[in-house]
Amino acid sequence: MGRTPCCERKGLKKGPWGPEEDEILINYINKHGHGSWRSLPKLAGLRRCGKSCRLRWTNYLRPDIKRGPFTLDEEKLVIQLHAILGNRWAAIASQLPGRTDNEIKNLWNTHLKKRLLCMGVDPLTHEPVTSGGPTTRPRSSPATRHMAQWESARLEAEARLSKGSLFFNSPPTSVKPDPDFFLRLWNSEVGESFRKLNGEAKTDCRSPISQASSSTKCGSVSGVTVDVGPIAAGSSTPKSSRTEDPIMFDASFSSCSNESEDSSDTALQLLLDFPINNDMSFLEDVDTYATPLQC
DNA sequence: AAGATGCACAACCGCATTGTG
DNA sequence: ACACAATGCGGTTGTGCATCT
Repeated sequence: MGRTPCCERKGLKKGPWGPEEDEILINYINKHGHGSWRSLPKLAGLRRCGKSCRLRWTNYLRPDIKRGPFTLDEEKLVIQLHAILGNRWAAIASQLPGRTDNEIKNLWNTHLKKRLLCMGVDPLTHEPVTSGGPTTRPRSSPATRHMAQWESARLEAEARLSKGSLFFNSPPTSVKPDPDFFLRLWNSEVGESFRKLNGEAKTDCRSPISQASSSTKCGSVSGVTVDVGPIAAGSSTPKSSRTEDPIMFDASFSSCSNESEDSSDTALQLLLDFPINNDMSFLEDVDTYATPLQC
């Protein structure tokens, strides 16, 4: 089907935004809200396409944007979330108040990816690089090993979810895992405890859920109400309704087959236990890993 | 001092998804 | 159910600045 372009190409300005354009856009949105992005440029008197306006607003002009370098905690969070969510930058960004998907994507591509490579971890798979990789640390360093365990847990959980989706009365064609599953998990009580990298969590890394469910199998998250409402105050952009409804894992989640229980239970255990002692000290070792040249 | 190179970040492009009539 | 518009998202590119040779 012939897809109409998002805007007429003729006469529309491209490239970097000027301060006066920014001002026009800010003033207009402050007065009227963005409404329809497509009609906004015309109404505001900008020679830009709506898409460009939306991008400029969401990535740069929004008042709740946090500018400046990422903190260590933010970087840790990005890495952990990336291990869970992969390149789903918008989902990752929704967990970091004031940060945009674009910003996080850039951070990953320019800093974190290289840093992981330097420590011998494949940034795509979060597994240790086995051969030929630029490794300066022993590959068996705790951080590396844990990364691998973590990724292993992720893959196992994903596989289980694929199986599990068959039990969700899904049509046979939609065996694809719910893409927001891990985000929901992250936003759940499980994720909450998981996020507590510092403070009291250090005394006992295992989450309350983990402790409470240590004797349960596979369905340890059954009945956990997962509130996936935006945690980040800064995520002003309304996400699609897919992630806004509270999810209750019903019993069907725990109805996976017995043979998958062992591995998936291990996976879940790893999920709940990572990161033991918050072992991402490599991030703090800025002097050692700041630049690829030092690998 | 000047050109080459690398890096960081903003912006664009095109596909996917969602909403609506 | 379908077509199409609108929007969201992730990959990629362009640009300006800093550093190197």
